[in-house]
Amino acid sequence: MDSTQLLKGVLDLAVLAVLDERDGYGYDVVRRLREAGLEDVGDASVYGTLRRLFKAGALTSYVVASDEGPHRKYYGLNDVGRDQLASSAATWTAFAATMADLLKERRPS
Amino acid sequence: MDSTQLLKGVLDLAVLAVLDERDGYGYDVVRRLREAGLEDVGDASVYGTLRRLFKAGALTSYVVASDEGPHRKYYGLNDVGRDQLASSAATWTAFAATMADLLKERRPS
DNA sequence: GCCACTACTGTGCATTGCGCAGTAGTGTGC
DNA sequence: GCACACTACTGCGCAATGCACAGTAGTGGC
Repeated sequence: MDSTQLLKGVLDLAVLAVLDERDGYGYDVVRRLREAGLEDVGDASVYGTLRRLFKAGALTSYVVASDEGPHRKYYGLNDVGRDQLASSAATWTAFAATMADLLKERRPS
Repeated sequence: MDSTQLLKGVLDLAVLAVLDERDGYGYDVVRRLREAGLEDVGDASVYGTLRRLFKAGALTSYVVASDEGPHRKYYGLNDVGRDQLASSAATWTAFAATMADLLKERRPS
């Protein structure tokens, strides 16, 4: 299965979860997601997701200068974002449980 | 979170799992998925998925007449389908574990 | 100066789930 | 016999979203 399709609808959740730990800028979020196990996540997907979440009012944003490269656009959760994280996490957990149920019923191969 | 996006890439797996239990026709698969907890799954999505999987060579197909309505197009797994089910299930399980990990690290709200 | 690494933006595409309309067979009630 | 409901499948077009790719820029090493 192409694991990119699995991310559909879940990348938002993953990004929110990472930002809930601590604020981060795009490049940093990409690295943290990859370290967490989402190795195939594309950078453009993360930047796109951040922009989308920000536009939706779930994130705050501030720019910080950097010693080792261009400026960094940091993002952090606001109340809307935390709400979205909580409800998305609940939805995901329920969905994953349903899928686990479906899978465990199959005949042993 | 819109649970329709969560299905992306997973509906194939869910359909394969259901068909692994026992052969089924479109309408029947829709009902079984809904009973399993995927209540919002659209019928057109399932029919589309069945056609796609069949076209990809993962399913067998045979038509059976019915007493209570139109004919039924039954689908069943072949070896390719069982392989795909096994590998997709493994991918999904790993992915779900990664997500669970990501979520459990967040601060308590 | 050239290259590598960091960091972000924009464009266009592919996949896939869904709404909706349409076709068709069977049985029920009037 | 006709309208209607339920079963069952097909086709069309749309929307969401992840990604590849190209482009812009800053910093530092050689």
